[in-house]
Amino acid sequence: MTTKRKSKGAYMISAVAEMYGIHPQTLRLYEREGLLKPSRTEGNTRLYTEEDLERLEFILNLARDLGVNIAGIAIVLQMRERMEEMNRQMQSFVDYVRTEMLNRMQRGPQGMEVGLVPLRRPVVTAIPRPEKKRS
Amino acid sequence: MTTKRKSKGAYMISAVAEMYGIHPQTLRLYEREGLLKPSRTEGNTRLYTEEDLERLEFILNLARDLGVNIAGIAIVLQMRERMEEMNRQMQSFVDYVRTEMLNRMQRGPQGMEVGLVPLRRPVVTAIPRPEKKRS
DNA sequence: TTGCTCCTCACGTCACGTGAGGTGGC
DNA sequence: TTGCTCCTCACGTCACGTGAGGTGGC
Repeated sequence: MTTKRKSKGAYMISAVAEMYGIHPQTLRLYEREGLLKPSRTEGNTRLYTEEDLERLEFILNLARDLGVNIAGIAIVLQMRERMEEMNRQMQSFVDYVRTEMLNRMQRGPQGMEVGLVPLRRPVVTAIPRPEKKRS
Repeated sequence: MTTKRKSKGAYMISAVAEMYGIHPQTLRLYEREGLLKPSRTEGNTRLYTEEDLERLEFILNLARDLGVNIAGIAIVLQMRERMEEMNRQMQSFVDYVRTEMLNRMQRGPQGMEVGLVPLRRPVVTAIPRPEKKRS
């Protein structure tokens, strides 16, 4: 019996195909279209990590359940990353304000003498007007 | 000559089709699929406002230039609204912190006695895991 | 050798866009 | 009447998913 799983959390293509009920060719198609980028063994065999599988689940959710085509999935994936980045910025800004306030309250009155504004203001990420580019 | 434009910024379907070089049927298709919701005259004729046109341009950018299908455009449109909402929240939070700081600095030391934390913390919008729903 | 992997080519199906055809109201 | 509108039905094209066929390495 051939091992379909290499080291921890790295699957070969047939194992992944079976897990998600899809054709191995579909996985190759998604990679060719730039949706997935599994690593490779030295022998050029694809290896899907847990991270790849999480991304694949997201892709299948869009493709199978919602009927989004590959071009659409590519856009949605990049919007998702943008939103995650926005969330990180939002979070770090909240954290910054909170700790800065605590510090100033502890220092007492003279804490106010140093200007708080301008704060390290988060970059407001623009709504993606996707670049013109035909596949 | 029939007027193709009703009042300020409201266009009939053929005018819109001509402006953007698309078939009137395509506009009806987009409406049937829920991407556009132009208002109607009493006689049931579609009227496209400037707002509808802005939305249409976004749709055409996705459909024609990027090859995204209708299901994908629907998702992208709703993600766009979500991101705009996040931006609004981010902005109002920044504004809140700034004005609150200015107020406290003006009031002097006793301004610090009222707790700043918890701040009106912005809701961190979740990444859209689109609901399962086949068109 | 077996059972996987890689790749390319080709086909069936379906969504999208467009056209035709017939209706009705300003 | 003319020129628009509304609608439904149908067709051509293309993308997506899948299958076949032939190769190579563990």
